[in-house]
Amino acid sequence: MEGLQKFPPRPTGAGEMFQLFRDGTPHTRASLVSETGQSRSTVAARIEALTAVGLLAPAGEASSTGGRPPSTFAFDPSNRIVLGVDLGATHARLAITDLAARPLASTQEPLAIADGPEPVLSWVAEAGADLVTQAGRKVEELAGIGIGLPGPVDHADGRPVNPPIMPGWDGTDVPGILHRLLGAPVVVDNDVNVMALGEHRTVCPDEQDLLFVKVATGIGAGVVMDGELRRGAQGAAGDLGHVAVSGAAEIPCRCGNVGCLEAVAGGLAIAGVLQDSGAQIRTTQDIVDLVRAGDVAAGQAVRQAGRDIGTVLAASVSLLNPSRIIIGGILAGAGEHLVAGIREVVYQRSLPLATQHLRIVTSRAGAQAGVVGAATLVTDRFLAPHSIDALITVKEDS
Amino acid sequence: MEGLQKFPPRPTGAGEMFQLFRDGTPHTRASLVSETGQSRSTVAARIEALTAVGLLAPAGEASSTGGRPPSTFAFDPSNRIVLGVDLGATHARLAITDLAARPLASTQEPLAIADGPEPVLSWVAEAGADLVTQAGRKVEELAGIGIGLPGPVDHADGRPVNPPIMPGWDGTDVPGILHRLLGAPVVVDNDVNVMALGEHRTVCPDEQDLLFVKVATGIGAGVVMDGELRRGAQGAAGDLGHVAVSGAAEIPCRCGNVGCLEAVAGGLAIAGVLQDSGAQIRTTQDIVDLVRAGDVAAGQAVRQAGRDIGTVLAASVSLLNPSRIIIGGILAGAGEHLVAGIREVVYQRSLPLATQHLRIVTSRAGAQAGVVGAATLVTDRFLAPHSIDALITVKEDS
DNA sequence: GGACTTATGTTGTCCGTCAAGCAAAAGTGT
DNA sequence: ACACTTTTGCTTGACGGACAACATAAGTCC
Repeated sequence: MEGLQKFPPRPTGAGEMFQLFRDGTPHTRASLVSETGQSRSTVAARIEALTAVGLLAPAGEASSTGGRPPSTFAFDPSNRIVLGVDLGATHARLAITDLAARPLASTQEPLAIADGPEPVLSWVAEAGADLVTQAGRKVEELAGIGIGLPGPVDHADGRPVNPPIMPGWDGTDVPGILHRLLGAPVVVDNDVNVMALGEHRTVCPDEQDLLFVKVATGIGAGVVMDGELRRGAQGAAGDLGHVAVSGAAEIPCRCGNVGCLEAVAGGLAIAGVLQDSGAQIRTTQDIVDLVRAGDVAAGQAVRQAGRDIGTVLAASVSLLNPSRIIIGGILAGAGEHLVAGIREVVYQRSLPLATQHLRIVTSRAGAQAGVVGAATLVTDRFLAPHSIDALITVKEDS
Repeated sequence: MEGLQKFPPRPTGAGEMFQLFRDGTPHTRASLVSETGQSRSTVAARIEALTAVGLLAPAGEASSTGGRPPSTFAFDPSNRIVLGVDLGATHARLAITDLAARPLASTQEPLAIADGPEPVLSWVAEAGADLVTQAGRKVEELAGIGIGLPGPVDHADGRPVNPPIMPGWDGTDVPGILHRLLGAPVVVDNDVNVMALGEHRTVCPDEQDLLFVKVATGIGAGVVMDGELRRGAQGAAGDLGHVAVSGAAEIPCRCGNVGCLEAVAGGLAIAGVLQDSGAQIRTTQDIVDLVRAGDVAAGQAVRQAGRDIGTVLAASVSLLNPSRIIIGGILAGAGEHLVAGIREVVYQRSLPLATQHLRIVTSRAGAQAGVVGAATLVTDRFLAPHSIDALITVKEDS
């Protein structure tokens, strides 16, 4: 970029100025003047407007540096609420969060997504409304509803596309239905994307390129590059479960192909291995419990699954060069066995340049990653510059 | 997105309005009014400003629709020129292009990049200056210089990082050196990224997610997602050459690992196979010549290489869900054998959702992709909204 | 040829932003 | 107690960008 013209920070609208507060850091009027390059009067007006709509709040006084101590302002995320929904094959998690996507109340219930869109979404709306009152808030305060579904979703219109484990959902207008039931804007995405987003924003917002891998009954990934979720042409990016694994050419997969990663290292595959050696396993969670109880065979099986996943992730590392890989999903709860197997192969199979700054870690948001990510889908839109500008304009008009 | 507030097309600066002209389509003042939502006087002022700096030019009158015929304006890319440079291990290609990255003059010479940065860049500067005059232009007209290097590059500062085949280049301030020699802004990137960009912008600018694969002595890829090049955390994204291929565990690779794609399907590997059967092969180009001459063994070897590449690309398709894969590099010139092998495996090994709209094609820009892409690096910056706004402001001040 | 339609040129007004100035508030240092 | 510094509130006039309204140019259609 040598010799390319550098541009001064361009004058920002109220919405863009607000972005400086998104990370929660407080600012003073004076600091904003130098940060945005705008005049004092303008900054004061912006702060007043943002405070009037409840997005900013006074945050006390900072210490003096030899003169009058400046009063500080900070993002006030309590003004509106968000409903985050994480739907799995057999469960539903809901959370009410503030505008910073921090949970205020949450719940979780068994729910068969195979029941079809109408009953499931009705239940979600009802449970969501209950949760809102339980958090001591009102439905009218909802800034939006974010929802993660266990299958491919066309993010642009929020409709599932050929979802394998969601019979009856293909092409359903999920946003339309939920919007009619709860009256708030609705954003839909794939559940793994949603978890990736949640983990990214809450745990490591400064990493620009990361891969979130969900390991459970199925295996999938969310791709974040240059700080944004990347969904691919049909919204199917990150579908690692059906990549071929070397040395497994004969193992059939439920997708109809053979040798898929999911058929080798997914929850069902591990369960199969352990059952052959006599253990009683019904769900993927049972595997985690066994490992946690110190079962050696289970630990070894999970570690081997990690190695198999590692071969696919090594290729992904070469392709995407992420700075972090986050392992989530139920099986990530099985201690370090899974990650150890993954690390083993990835660090062996990747080029030094790609791995020297690569960290492979387990999810920290854990079970909350889904609902938090779903809420983040909403806050990202609600707090976008043009959205805030519109909010202010409307407020002024009334 | 159902229920989310829709925003009117926000008022755009002259730079943003200009983006409507980037694809070469002419517009009338009246059409711009409806497209941008701005008033006639504003649009007229913008057009006048853009015409004054030479970025727009009158493009005659359109036919009347019942009233006064509108005068049209179109992007005039002839006002400034760009130098695009594509450096390979043993060759250099240069082209002077206009601001639409269309070549005006080009040249190509053998050049050993291993000679080190000083002699190579000096030669590039000299040859570049010659080419400028040969195109009947002046060095002062250069809007910038784009350059692709055969190795990992930190795109932000333009320095190569641990390039394996560029001894002496590690950490070299390429932009600084070239800027001093030619006085124009310099943008540097990896050669495969540059080719991907060139192919994207010239052949299929509407595809938002694509993968460009260069198959030659080495194998690499450029990743375009959501319409932009994605370079990864260290700028090493797309390094497919050293992904492990199943069933090749014993084959050693120059990178020190075993079973790498490049060691199985790269130019040297194919040459090895053919030499075992008695053919005389010195360069990767010789393989292409053999295939073109109808040599059956060579065709089979290339097709098998395609299959091996296909296994890696199948995984990439699952991960990125691109809408197009473009095969470039010297070996792409070997007719359809290579692509046939790739298609064979990719369509077999990927999920229907990811492949139903996937097209796998050979590069159309061919040998020009590199220089065109390098020039595009520059035009993308030079024609960016804020850059144009700055240009207009400077012009007005003087 | 005249009515109508569409595109373009011109002018004055409105609004947002800024710089500058002044006064007051609330600290620090001597 | 006093001078000094920094922040804030408030007002003013200047400037420029964007717009609406009016006026003109240059076609088509009957």
